[in-house]
Amino acid sequence: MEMDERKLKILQAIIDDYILTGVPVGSRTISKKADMGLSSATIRNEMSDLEELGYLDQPHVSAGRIPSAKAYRLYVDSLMKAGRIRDDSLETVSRHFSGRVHQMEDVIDHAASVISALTKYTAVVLSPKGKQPRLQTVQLVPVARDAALVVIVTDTGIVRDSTIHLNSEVDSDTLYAISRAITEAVRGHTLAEACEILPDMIGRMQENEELLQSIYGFLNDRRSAPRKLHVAIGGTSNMLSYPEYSDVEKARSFLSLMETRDKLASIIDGNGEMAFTVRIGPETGVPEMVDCSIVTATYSTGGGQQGTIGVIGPTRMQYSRVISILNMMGHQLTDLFSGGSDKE
Amino acid sequence: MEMDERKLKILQAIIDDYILTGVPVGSRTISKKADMGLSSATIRNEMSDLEELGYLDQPHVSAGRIPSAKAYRLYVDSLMKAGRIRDDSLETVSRHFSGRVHQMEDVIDHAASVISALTKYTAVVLSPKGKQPRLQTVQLVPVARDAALVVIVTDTGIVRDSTIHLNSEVDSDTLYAISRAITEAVRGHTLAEACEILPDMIGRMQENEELLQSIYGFLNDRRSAPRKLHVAIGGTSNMLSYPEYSDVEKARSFLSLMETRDKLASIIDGNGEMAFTVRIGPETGVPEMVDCSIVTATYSTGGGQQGTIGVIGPTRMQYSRVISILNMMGHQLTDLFSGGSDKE
DNA sequence: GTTAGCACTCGACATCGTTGAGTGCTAACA
DNA sequence: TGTTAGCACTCAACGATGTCGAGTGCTAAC
Repeated sequence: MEMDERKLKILQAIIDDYILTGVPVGSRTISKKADMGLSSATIRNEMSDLEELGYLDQPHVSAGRIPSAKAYRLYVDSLMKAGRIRDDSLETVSRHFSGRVHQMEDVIDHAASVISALTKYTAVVLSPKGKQPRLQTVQLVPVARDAALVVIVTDTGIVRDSTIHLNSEVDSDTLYAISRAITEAVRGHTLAEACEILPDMIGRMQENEELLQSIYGFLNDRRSAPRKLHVAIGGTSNMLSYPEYSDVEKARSFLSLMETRDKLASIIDGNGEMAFTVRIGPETGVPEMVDCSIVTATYSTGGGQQGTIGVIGPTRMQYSRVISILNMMGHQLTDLFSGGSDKE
Repeated sequence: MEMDERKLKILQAIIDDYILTGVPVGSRTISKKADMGLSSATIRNEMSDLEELGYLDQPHVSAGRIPSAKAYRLYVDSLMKAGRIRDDSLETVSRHFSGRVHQMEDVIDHAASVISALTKYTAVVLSPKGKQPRLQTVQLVPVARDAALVVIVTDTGIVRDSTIHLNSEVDSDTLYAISRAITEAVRGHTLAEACEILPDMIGRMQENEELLQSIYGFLNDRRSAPRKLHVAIGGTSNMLSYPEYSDVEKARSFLSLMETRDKLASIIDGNGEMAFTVRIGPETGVPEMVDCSIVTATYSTGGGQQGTIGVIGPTRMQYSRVISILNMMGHQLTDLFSGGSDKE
């Protein structure tokens, strides 16, 4: 048996309807809706074929059909009509981000809540990561008599800071001098390279060896423990609005997965370079998510790093809508991070 | 009618049982359990009295009784037996925090998940806040040709940073000189005071007026927009394990409240100075939380700031257990923030 | 003051028939 | 040969009905 034009059209009508209602769709519904002038009996025959081909499932014999993961795949790959976002919501988003709050974490948190509000699904946003950042400035700022803050500025615009303990008292000017020396030595290098370079330098310098050693130790630590991805989640409660999650136990296991940010990040974070990913049901590879789909997109920063934005929803997700929203938001974030002047 | 010793004992038994099971407790249950050798009929009479006194509610005529908010109040205030935490879980916690991760945000996130894991309820941890921090150092770090990072170190150990745009190119040494001058001028003052002082200083200095103006603008911004509290939440999914939330709609509204961090923070953040707060049901003042209770405790940092940790659970919460866990965790965090050497 | 006994209430649960949406099959039709 | 009308069949959802048991309140006896 072969897939033909008419079967495709019927399948599409079924998926569209099911995405909208979440209720198994029967032959009569399609016969009435799809404007091709076929009786329900004919539709029935076609649906039977579609089921045999693996595109439809039947919860029980006298219920309508629901699309299978295979059907969604087909839908996403070729059947789907491009979604249009309503202009006003787009505008709302722009306005939201035109404010002056530009701490990266805030932007990411914000993005997650905007996406979840627009889609009514659960949104996840990961902070950018990517190529090894190159050091631009290393500076010590006095914090207390025996402590200094190490500020590291990299070309990706990302700033890391942490205090280190000083064994002896060092005055502000000395700290600055040392900062300059280190900056001079490591500018343009990656953190890893800097860790190669520093020991030499420490050898050459006579004074303040102890201090230099602790800076070295600090950098070395940072190298092996890369900054944790910031994971923003929004709209987890949205999922409970869908009948798919009227079973509390199911909802609980979903939510508890949402709480383990590390795991969630690794699920969302497509290692691929794809602009868009759509994973449907079992394709997610996560047992807890067999009846979820995940759509992800990426955004990039001026520094050449990439972040991920994703939406998690039931398999009967409004794919086209979600994709256009993610698309739009990806552009927004890219603009914001690479365009804006006062970013972090 | 008066409350007497025996009524108290019976009430306590009822509350204990209800907290454990969540099922309305009947007279026979108490008659069997409470070792005072009374028949169910007698208990029944007493329960009837307790209901009249407002300590018990009856869902319907032929069901057992459940404690009212008033009963929990009494329980918490005087009936409750101090809870004991199992030694091993206490040890686990200590070990957890003895690691080297000492970014404040991480510690707070971590604390929330530990508390929720121990209590099986929802935990909320707010970052410390309190007295106006006093400036210690202001330093400009070059980031790009036309941008600098402003690092502000205060006596509370909290560091704020953000980039500002420079209209003209300024070299590193000049930035440092300006930093020293500003630091000199504002050290020991609050942010608000600094904003009074700076204009004078700007007037006196001839050069770099533009740059100084943007720093002033930056400080002024910060003053009016205080750093957002960091709000860590853990174990929201725990709530779904309790039959109280088997109603999905109820669960949804709870979770959606948990997602609005600002609101949540203002609920948790007891303006009072109390070490412990227990708010039961309606006492929370939040309509969505009429059948929740909130227990909060505080921790403090070396800098004299205070943070809040809280647990949200059903009104039939294991109060004593929660209180001892919060107590323990409060001490842990206080130690960590005021004792540790390499805190942020 | 306490208790045993008893009638009563009411949610929880299972059973059962009805309804209606939906299917598959067959025979007739274009 | 593809399409359609008709019909028997299936099955979840729903409401009515009955039973069970936990629990109460009351009364009378101890």
